[in-house]
Amino acid sequence: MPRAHPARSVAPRRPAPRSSRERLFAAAATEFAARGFAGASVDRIARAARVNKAMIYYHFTSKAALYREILRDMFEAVSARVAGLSRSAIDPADKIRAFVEAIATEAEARPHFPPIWFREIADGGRHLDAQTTAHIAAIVKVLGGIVAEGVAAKRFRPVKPLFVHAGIVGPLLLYFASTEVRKRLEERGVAGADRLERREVVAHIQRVTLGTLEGFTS
Amino acid sequence: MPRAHPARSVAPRRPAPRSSRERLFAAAATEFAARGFAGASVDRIARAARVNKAMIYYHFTSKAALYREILRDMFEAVSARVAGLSRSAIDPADKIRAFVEAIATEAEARPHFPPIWFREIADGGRHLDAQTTAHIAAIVKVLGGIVAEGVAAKRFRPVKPLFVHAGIVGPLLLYFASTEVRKRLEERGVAGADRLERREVVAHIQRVTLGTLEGFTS
DNA sequence: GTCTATAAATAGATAGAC
DNA sequence: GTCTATCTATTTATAGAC
Repeated sequence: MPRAHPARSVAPRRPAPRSSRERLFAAAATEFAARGFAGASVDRIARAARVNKAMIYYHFTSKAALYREILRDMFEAVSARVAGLSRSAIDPADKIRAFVEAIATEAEARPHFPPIWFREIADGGRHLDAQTTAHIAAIVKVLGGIVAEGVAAKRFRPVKPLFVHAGIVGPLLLYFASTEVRKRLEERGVAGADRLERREVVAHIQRVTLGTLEGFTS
Repeated sequence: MPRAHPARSVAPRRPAPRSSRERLFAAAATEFAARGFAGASVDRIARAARVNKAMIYYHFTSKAALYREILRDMFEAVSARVAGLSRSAIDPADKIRAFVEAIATEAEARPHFPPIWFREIADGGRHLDAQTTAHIAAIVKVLGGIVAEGVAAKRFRPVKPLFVHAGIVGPLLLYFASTEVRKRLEERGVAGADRLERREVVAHIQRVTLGTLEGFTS
C-alpha cells in the first residue's frame, strides 16, 4: 500500500487491493490488529489474502518487516495530513479542531490503526523504526507549534504539548478501539455505551481540548 | 494474588510472592503485559517464576484461565476502590478528583495493568468473563453517579459518563503505558517527553475533567 | 511471481512417577 | 505439590521447481 499510495493530503479512500502485495498488506493489517505482532500468524495472513505464504517473504522479507511497514504507513499518513496545518493561515483554535479531525479521519480510514497503536505502545515501541519514530515526533511537534502559536497570540495558556496530545489521542483511540468492549458494557447495563457516534465524540474532544487551552466558560 | 489479597481499600503494596501460585501469577502478569495473550508463552512464564511448567496447569488449568484471573484481579481492585466513593459524603468535585487518583493508584500498583488493558481492548474484550465485565461496568456506573449528583446540585453540566471516563482513562493509561515510546520521542527531539511526572499528569487530568464538567474559567 | 515441500524450533497441554 | 518426559500442532522461514 505505501508504495502505491505515498504521502497524500486528501481523504484516503483505498481501492480494493489488487496485487498480491496489496492483498497481503491489507490482510496483515487486519491480522496484526486482531492478534498483535507475536500472536499474528503468517499462515493466516496468507490464507486471508488468498496468496501463497512464500509470497510474504518474497514481497516483505519477514513477518517483522511486514509489520514495520504497516506501522510506517499509519504514521506517515497522519504526519503528512497534519504537516499542512503548520503552514496554514487559519487561527490556532481552528488548527486544534483540524488536528483532532485529522487523527479521527486517519484512524477511521484504517480500522487497524487504533488497535495496532495500542498494542505497539504496550510493546514499548519495539518495532518502531527510525523513520516511523520521526513521523510520530513530527506529529507531536506540529501540535506543540499550534499551542505555542496560540500562547504567543494570547489566546491559549501554556500547556505541555504531550498533555494536549494525550488528551486528544487517548480518548480518540479508546473510542475507535473499544467498540466490542462497549457492546459488552451495554449488555451489563451501561446505557448508551454501544451508541456513541463519531461526530459527537470528535466534537466533545475538540471542545475539551480548546477548553483546556482557552479556559472554557462557554 | 487475588486469593491472598481480596478486595481492599488501602494502597495495594504487594509483598514479594512466596508460593509457587503467587510467583506464577506475578510472572504471568509481566509476560502478558510484555507480549500479549497470544504472544505469551507458558514456558517463559514458568521459567521466570522459577516454577515447573506443569504447575501452571495444576494451579490454573490453562493459559487462558490464568490470563482471565489476572484481568479479574485488575478490575476487581479498581471497582472495590471506587465503590467507596459512591457512598462517601464529600462533594462531587472532590469525588471526581478521587476517582482520577484511584485509577492512577491502581494502575501504578500494577505495572502490567495499562499494557494489558490496552491489549485486551484491542482483542475486543475476548477474555473478559462475566465477573470482570461486571466490575468494569460498575466502575463506569460509579462515575455516572458522580456526574448525576453534580448535575442535580447544579455544579456540573450534563456530560455523557463514557465521555468523562474516556477523558480520564485514555490519557492516564497512555501516560503509564508509554514510558518506552516517550523515551524514543525524547531522542527524536520531543523535549521533555521522558520527564513527565505522575503528580503533574494526575493534576492535569483532574483539572481538565473538572473543567469539562464545571466550565473552567480558572 | 507463484508454487510445493520441508526444515527446525516452539507452542499448549497431559500422563504418570514421586 | 512438584517433577520428567512426551504428544501433537503450529510456528517462521527457506530451498528449489516451474
